[in-house]
Amino acid sequence: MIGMTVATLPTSRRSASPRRRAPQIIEATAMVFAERGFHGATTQDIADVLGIRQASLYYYFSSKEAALELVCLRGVEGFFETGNAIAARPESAQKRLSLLISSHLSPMLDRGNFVKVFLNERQHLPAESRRRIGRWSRGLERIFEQVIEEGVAAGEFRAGLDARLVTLAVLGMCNAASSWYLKENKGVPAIAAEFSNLVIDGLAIRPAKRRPSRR
Amino acid sequence: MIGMTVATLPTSRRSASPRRRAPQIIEATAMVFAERGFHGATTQDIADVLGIRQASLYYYFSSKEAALELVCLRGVEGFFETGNAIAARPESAQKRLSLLISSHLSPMLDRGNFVKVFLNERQHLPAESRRRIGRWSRGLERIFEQVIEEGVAAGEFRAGLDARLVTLAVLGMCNAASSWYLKENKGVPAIAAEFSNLVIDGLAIRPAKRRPSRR
DNA sequence: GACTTATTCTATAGGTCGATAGATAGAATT
DNA sequence: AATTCTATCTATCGACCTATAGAATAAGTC
Repeated sequence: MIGMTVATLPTSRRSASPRRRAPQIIEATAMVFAERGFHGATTQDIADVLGIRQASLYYYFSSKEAALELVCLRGVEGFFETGNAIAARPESAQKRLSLLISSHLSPMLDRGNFVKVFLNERQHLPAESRRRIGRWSRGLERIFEQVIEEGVAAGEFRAGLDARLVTLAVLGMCNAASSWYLKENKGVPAIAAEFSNLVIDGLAIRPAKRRPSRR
Repeated sequence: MIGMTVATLPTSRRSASPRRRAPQIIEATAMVFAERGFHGATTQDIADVLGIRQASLYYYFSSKEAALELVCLRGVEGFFETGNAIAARPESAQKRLSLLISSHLSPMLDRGNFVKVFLNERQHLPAESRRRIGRWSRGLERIFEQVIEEGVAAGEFRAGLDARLVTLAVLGMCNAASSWYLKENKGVPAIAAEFSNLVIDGLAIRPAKRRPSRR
């Protein structure tokens, strides 16, 4: 039931062009980890998806934990950098927050399994890499937090709101998408738009729609 | 590093009053599962927390999976019922949604580990109980969805919003709390208030605060 | 004080899983 | 044609983990 995306690729012992196997191995690993969780998945499961023997995997990674680290790395890469770039733009906090939400959701499309594994399984990384990856996570949180605080300072956002809690709310909302975006039939742009509207304007009807002017 | 909450309770072989051990065993189980995940946790880990032998646990549950089911059950119980009760109240959709958010967050206080295990580990339940528990989950989603749709119909909420996406957003936001509410030093009421404000009114400043009148 | 019940113990079977070692065979390179 | 590289195989070891069987022990009850 697992091998539906990657499927048993090589029928004979040698078929794929050389030097092109590593990406497939990590892709299959991400898929299996995403589906069963790190400890719930066996290296045999991964090998089954690829149609090779369990021991052959160790040509590509030195341990199961190392494989998890590879997957997690591809799950976070880019988030921090693009987030930083967006936060530094000379636009309103509203606009930047919308962009942050959108860019946070977009990797679900092409790297959904990697993101999912990062979010759910990073706790099982060996201590060292967990700390390293955790630093990036906290960095991203701080980006959101700062944009929100700037929005308050600029008079765009409600005064008195708890920027930390709002950050956790927004990230929780976005990250949850990794667990349902495959089942629900919604495009990433539609999700991003709905989430932005929710966060910026809320559900309640506005007495008079007014574009906020920065002061 | 695990036994910090429950800690090694009985120093001698016999100490607790009889017929009172089962709640402690399931509590310890929830704690260990919450910390390491179902497959990452061993029955030995649970026994260590309780200060008993690994095999002794099987006096309380017939299998590790059965233990997971016990924990998950206590993780969901009440959610659906209280949700239904709130949705049926004769109040505005705004008020009911706020109450739903609040009641969804409150179990974090006393049953945080159970909720966390339910959210993260229910996928590892045997097929039958997973389906049964999944039904309750979907029921709760429908409650949120319906209140939101009623809010739109009543003119309280923006027309054209995607009630399904908003539901997933709100639940994702609330459920994420299970992973950080211990580290962050925020009370449940404060979280509920901030989340309600965010969902109902959004972050942006309102031109004129007006209590919505139902029509 | 004998009996019952709740709880924990010892000992171990049986299975699974990660990982290592060394062999093998096409493909690419020279 | 010889050599090197990439990728996979076979075979297996040792560790760990769940679960069972049956004995032992203490507390409460009659």
